[in-house]
Amino acid sequence: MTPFDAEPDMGPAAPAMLREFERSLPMQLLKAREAAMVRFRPMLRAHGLTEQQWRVLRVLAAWPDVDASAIARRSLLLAPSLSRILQHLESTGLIARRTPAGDQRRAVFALTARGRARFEAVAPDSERLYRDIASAFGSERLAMLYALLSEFAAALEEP
Amino acid sequence: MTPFDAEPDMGPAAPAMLREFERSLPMQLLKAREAAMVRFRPMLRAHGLTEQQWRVLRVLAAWPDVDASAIARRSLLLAPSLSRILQHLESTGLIARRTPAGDQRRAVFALTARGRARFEAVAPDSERLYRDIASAFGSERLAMLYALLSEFAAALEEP
DNA sequence: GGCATTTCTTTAACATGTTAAGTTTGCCCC
DNA sequence: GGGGCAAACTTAACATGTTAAAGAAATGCC
Repeated sequence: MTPFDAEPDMGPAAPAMLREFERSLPMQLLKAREAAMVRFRPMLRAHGLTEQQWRVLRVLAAWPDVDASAIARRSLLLAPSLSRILQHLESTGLIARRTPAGDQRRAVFALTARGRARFEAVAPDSERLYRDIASAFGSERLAMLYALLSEFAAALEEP
Repeated sequence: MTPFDAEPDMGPAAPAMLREFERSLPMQLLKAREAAMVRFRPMLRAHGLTEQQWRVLRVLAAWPDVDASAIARRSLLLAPSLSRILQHLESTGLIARRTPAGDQRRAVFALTARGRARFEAVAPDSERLYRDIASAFGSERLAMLYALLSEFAAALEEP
């Protein structure tokens, strides 16, 4: 009985407050994201990765030799979480750390051969699941949703 | 330097894979949600609550005497997380636990007087922030986004 | 009535989220 | 050129996310 199952029945009550609560946008964003992620997590787990570890691998596959700040920004991970994840991925041999000459504060990372192999093993499964979602919801509506979400995030970043 | 700050510049590279990655819907859902939540978290923290604890209080304010399963479903919390949160809220005196006659497996919960007072102290601040968001993004677009998200979650729950 | 099954909740174990503080290194500027 | 400040990570501490399994109590079935 996960919290994300379909609603059986509301029972009695359901006062005016209900509408306020159920219409909460953060809740709806969470629910939508969860609806997508339940499909991805079992696949990633079968490859021995968490969702966040996969996000880091994707960043490193696209931008080799980036520093931790850039990884954090692009993977939407907070620095303390990323710090632990990078240590873990390094200890399992999927990524390599390097200290760039000229700035000893930084650490730059890149996929190892094993890391790239893992990325290439997961990517097709990930793309397949994404196509399933696009076909279940419709590519046009998906694009519309994506655009609205971008505008929403941009609109709230100003003040 | 949080990962949710505005993007300074992409640097060189940015191969074809970039578009795939940056267009990831789960990432965009996360980013949108985070854009909203950064406004709520400091306020909740000032009231001594986490985001998830506040979700539980809202459920109990709307539906008194619900069991843990119903709270989990309505607050979108997994059972193990909820179990810990309920223990915490009980220990701080905001909610009370009761075992219903007739089914000793269950636990039903309700706000205490302190819990209701806390709820009523937080609610106006929450509503104010939500109105700020609506005015920053536009009520019509907000309603459209909400509707699309609902349809998205519903479309993915079938198969 | 007894035994397997199912339901509701909790524990366990590990990974991440969140805020604050600590560490090291670069930079600035007087 | 030293003292102060900012930048880039890391640690620490506590809360939650995620999966698996355990626990106790109801239910079904023969």
